[in-house]
Amino acid sequence: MSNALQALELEKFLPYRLSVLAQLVSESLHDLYAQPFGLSVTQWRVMAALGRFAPLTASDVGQRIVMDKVAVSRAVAGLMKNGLIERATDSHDRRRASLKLSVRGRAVHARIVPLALAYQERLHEALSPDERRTFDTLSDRLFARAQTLRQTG
Amino acid sequence: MSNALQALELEKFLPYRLSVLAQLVSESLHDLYAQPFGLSVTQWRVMAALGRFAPLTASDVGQRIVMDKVAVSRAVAGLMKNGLIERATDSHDRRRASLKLSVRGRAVHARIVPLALAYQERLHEALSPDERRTFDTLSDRLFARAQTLRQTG
DNA sequence: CTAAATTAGTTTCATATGTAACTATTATGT
DNA sequence: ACATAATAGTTACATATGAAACTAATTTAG
Repeated sequence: MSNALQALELEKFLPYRLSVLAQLVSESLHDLYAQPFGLSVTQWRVMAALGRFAPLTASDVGQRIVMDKVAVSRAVAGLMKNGLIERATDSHDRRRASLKLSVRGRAVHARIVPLALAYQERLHEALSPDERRTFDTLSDRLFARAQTLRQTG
Repeated sequence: MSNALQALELEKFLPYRLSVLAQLVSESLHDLYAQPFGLSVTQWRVMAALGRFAPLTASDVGQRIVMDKVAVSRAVAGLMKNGLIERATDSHDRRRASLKLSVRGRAVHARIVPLALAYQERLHEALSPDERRTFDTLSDRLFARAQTLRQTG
């Protein structure tokens, strides 16, 4: 018959754990390309999407990288200003514009990708190949579950 | 002898995956207490820390929940304004002030904790008990590795 | 004892982000 | 054909966040 408060052990609480881990990793990665290339996380993600799938419209980019259209618009504006991407209005639908990396953008992209992969590799050293696959599988399941919960309430 | 660009498959890239998952989960959880109680994520974390360990100084809180002192200061200011916590200056060191939940704060805390745990439980339904333990172990290892990489460069 | 260095916490400024309103263009219903 | 709705993207406003400067109190070195 205790009246003690039920407490939340944050360090064992999954949402908190995910948040802290993701933030640490994201900041570490950001350090690799922020100063040398003057890119924000969102800008780099847009470049990564264009590096693989260009040409894409801003909406396409948003869908690929789970980013809302305002964030994409701002990242694109910044990348245009720095000459890293090119924009061409679609002649059939002048609301749309297809985006792709510029020559300079491709050069920057080509230098960042190995840095990003190398960082991932060093991070992965904490896990065996089997464990990496397990982690990916489980995080996929958590993600799918979180999406389901979001929709159904 | 291909000259194709090396591309980054974002959806398989660990930092990106962690970021997207953590953000979805964090937003979902936030929805549970944001509107009803008018709390931000940082404010709720401070309350959770105080709910378990009070009294704590602002610095103590920051260490417990991996939050820098500016963020703690702002969360504390907001919580004070809403009467959810109480502050008492330490008489031996007047730079410090110990913080604890107020009566209202304890009531709010007592209502949010079950919501948070229930959300975690529904999320965990994606995994078996064994898998939960595995995921926790692997994410701990990743976290430790990320910290090491941060320090050593 | 006193000047310099540390520490706790706050404020400021610049930048980032989310929501909603807005512009321009295209699609739809009658 | 034309009014209405929908879509692509931008802008505006309010709030959040990070880095650095700052205040006040305490500790340390000489």
